This record gives sequence, C-alpha cells and structure tokens, in this order.
Amino acid sequence: MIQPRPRTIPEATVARLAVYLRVLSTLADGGRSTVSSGELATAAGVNPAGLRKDLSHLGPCGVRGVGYEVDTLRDRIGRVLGVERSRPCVLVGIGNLGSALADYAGFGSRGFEFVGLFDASPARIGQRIGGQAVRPIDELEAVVTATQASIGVITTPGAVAQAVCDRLAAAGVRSILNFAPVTLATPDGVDVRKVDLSVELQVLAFLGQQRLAPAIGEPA
Amino acid sequence: MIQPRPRTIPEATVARLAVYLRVLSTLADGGRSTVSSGELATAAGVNPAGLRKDLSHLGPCGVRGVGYEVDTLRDRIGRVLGVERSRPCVLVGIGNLGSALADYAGFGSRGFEFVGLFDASPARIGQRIGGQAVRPIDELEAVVTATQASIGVITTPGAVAQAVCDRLAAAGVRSILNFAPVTLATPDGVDVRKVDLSVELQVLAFLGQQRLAPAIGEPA
DNA sequence: AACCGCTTGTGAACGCAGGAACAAAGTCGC
DNA sequence: GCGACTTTGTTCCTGCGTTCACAAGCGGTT
Repeated sequence: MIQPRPRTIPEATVARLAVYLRVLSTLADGGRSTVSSGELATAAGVNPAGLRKDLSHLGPCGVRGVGYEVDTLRDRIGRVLGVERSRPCVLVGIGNLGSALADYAGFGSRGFEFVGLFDASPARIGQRIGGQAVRPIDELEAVVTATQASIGVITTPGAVAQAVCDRLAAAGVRSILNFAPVTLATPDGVDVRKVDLSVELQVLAFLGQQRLAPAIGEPA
Repeated sequence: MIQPRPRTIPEATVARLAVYLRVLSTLADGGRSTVSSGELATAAGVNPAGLRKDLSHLGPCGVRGVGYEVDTLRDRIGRVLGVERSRPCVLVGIGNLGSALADYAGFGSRGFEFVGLFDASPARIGQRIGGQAVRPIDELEAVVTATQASIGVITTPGAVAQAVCDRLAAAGVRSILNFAPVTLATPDGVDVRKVDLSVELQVLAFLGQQRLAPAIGEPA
C-alpha cells in the first residue's frame, strides 16, 4: 500500500546500475552466488558506500553480514532497467560507425534490437549487415510506426543529423542516441544522449597536458 | 607577475570547451565575425551564464556590449585544449568499431593522428585501413616508444581489454579511451575515459519508460 | 560630450552527487 | 543460548557544478 520507493532514480545512478548488471552477469557465469558491496564496487570501479546507496534505490536487497545474492540482485536490477522486454531501435546512417553498431552483438543480449537500418546513399541500400538489409531513408517513418520503435541512433554526418533527428521525433521516437558531432535540438519529451568521440579524446589530451603543467607553473 | 588564472579547469568545462570550439569553427566557416554568449549557448545547447563562466577560465576574451570575436575565441580555446600540436594515438582491436574509428577523418582535423593500429588476429594483420597497415599486437610497445604516443584507444573484446590496458600503461601511454564493456584498473597517473554504448542505450530506455511511469504511479 | 542600450564577467545561492562515519541486523563460533 | 564479527542501509557532511541576478564596461547615438 505504501509507496516509500521514490520514482525518481538519479541518472548517474541508472548508468552505474547498468554497469553493476554487467559485472553481476560475469559473476553469475563464474558460479558465484553472493557478493559483498566492497567486491562489487571494486569490480565496477566505484566507492562501496556509493554502490550501496545506488542499490538502496531498489529497496533492501542484501543480507546484512553476508552480502548480496548474485542472481537475485541481477534480476532486480534488470527489472528496474527494463531489460526483460526487447526494445526496438532504428539506426540511421550506415557508414563505418553505423555498420559497426548494427553488427555489434552486445546490444541484442541486453534487450536492444535493431528493427531498421537506414541510409540515404543508393550505394548502401540493400547491403546486408548483421542479417538485415539497409533500407532507403524514405521508409523511416513507416518502419518506426509499424515497429513502434522508441529509440533512434544517429550515425550520419553532422550536416544532416538535425534533419534526421526531426524526422525521428516527428515519427514518434522519444529517445535518441546521437553520434554526429552536432548539438541536436529536440521538442520537449524527447531525450537525447550524445556520444562525441572527438570530445572524449580532447578531454583526455587536455588532462594529459595538464598533468605536466603544475610542475612548471609552480616554481615555489 | 600575478597568476590570477587558476591552472585547474573543471573537467566538465573542458568537455564543453571542445563543443564550443566546434561551433566556433562552423561559425567561422559561415563568415561570422562576432557572436554573443546567448547565441553560442543556444548552438551548444547550454545555459548562457554557464558558457560565460566556462570562458572566464581563459581570462577576459569578449567585448562588453558586442560579444566574442569568433576567430580570436576559437584560437584561444584551441590553444588551451592543445589542438595546435598533433597528438599521436594508438588503436588496439581492429574489429568493426576499431576500423570505423581508424577510418574516421574527424580525428585528424582535430589534432589526433593514429600512428599504430594493432590486432591479435593474424587474419587482420596487414590489412590497410585509413591508409595504414594493421600491425601485430607484439609490436605495440616498440611503436609506443618510437612514436611517444600518449593516447591509447581500446576497441578489443572485453576479455582482453585489461591485458591490453596494462601493456599500454607499462609502455608509457598515460591516457586511455576504453570502448570495451569492462571497467579498467590502472596505476596512478593514467587517465581512463570509458564509452559504453550499451549503458547509453540502457539509460535512454530507462528514461523513456520512467517518462510514462508517473502517470500510472500517481493516481491522485 | 553625455546618455542609453547591450553584453560580458563575477559574486552569491541553490541543488546534487560523492564520501565518510555510524547504527541496525544477521550469521558464525563457542 | 549468547557473544562477537561482518556487512548492509542510512545519515550527515563536504565539495562541486549549475543557475540566477547584478554591477562594470563598451559602442552607438544625439
């Protein structure tokens, strides 16, 4: 009757839950039945206290003095993240990166299924990738409607990414993963996550050069 | 004489500076000479005040009442991020994703150059990608030493990622970009950034399902 | 030359995530 | 059956990042 579990789980926690889920799967494959928060935290690269706090969002799911049951915890996290049901995704832009993603087996095992691969180039249409044929971009709306795809992945050149994004949003896609090097504008109710590989490299480069700087800048 | 500029720029700010840099390049190509913080912020998808605070880490570089000079600001950010000098990178794991990255032209224009592509599979060795031949993994240490590569990119299967990471760190690589779905352990002084595509999708999926939940969970 | 509008740069408050410390609770040994 | 140990779940606190709001400064105009 009571609803003590707040509906809102911080986004940072959700991201870590996905990591825990993967570690737990590895442990389960290894035959482990229980884990302590300390061990899980080490494997996931986080602080033990933070891990327990993350897990507390799911309600009590450990045994004091023992730890967490691997199978139970894995199922619980999986249920919260919604891994049990397969989610249809569409992928637009079948270049090198798009092909790699379409062919990546890791998505299927985590509940994501590509139900449509689209490209504008006639040269790529009909090509088979990951057991699926590339379709012309014109069929995008029809496929989204027919499959009720809720997630769209954009791996097009930056110049057309916004146009693709607009079409996806208009067709009913509400979550977009953007690999194109542009910032997308979307209507309310549509989530965008951006993966920018150049930015990642530049941050790394800056941190690397900054690591040497203090020795020079601080003569005292 | 004074050193009012603190050497430490927040990591979140560095990531946004890279985004601003790209927007500024686009504006410069379009012939624009000045921009206001509001316009830049809109294009970058951030808050105008936050953008100004980010830029304040570089010292005063705008003109009140007018805005920022596009070329000047672009050069300034580029200098802080260290874009002017090319940075040698090595890439380990030439599968679909690795091939896509090796072939991506966007890196070269931003100061990153792959000086070595490595794989363990004999079938891939010698294959030419992006004008470069794939080398056997045994040559990793020699190439890192010879080229002074400071950045390593890991696109191997998860099972061997830690071993590759150890070898990179031992060879002197101090910045690692990890695409493998595992959490890497590294010695102090080595930075790791992780890009986990499955986690991104799972966060999107969770946000999407959470968007519908409140309407059900709150009957009042 | 003085005024006015516009934009930057900065100071302060708010909210959130992360980390450390502590109490509750369950198990193992005697 | 009882005590001590281990580990969870929670609470407090500190620090960072973000946002709002205002004063300072520059250009254009009269």
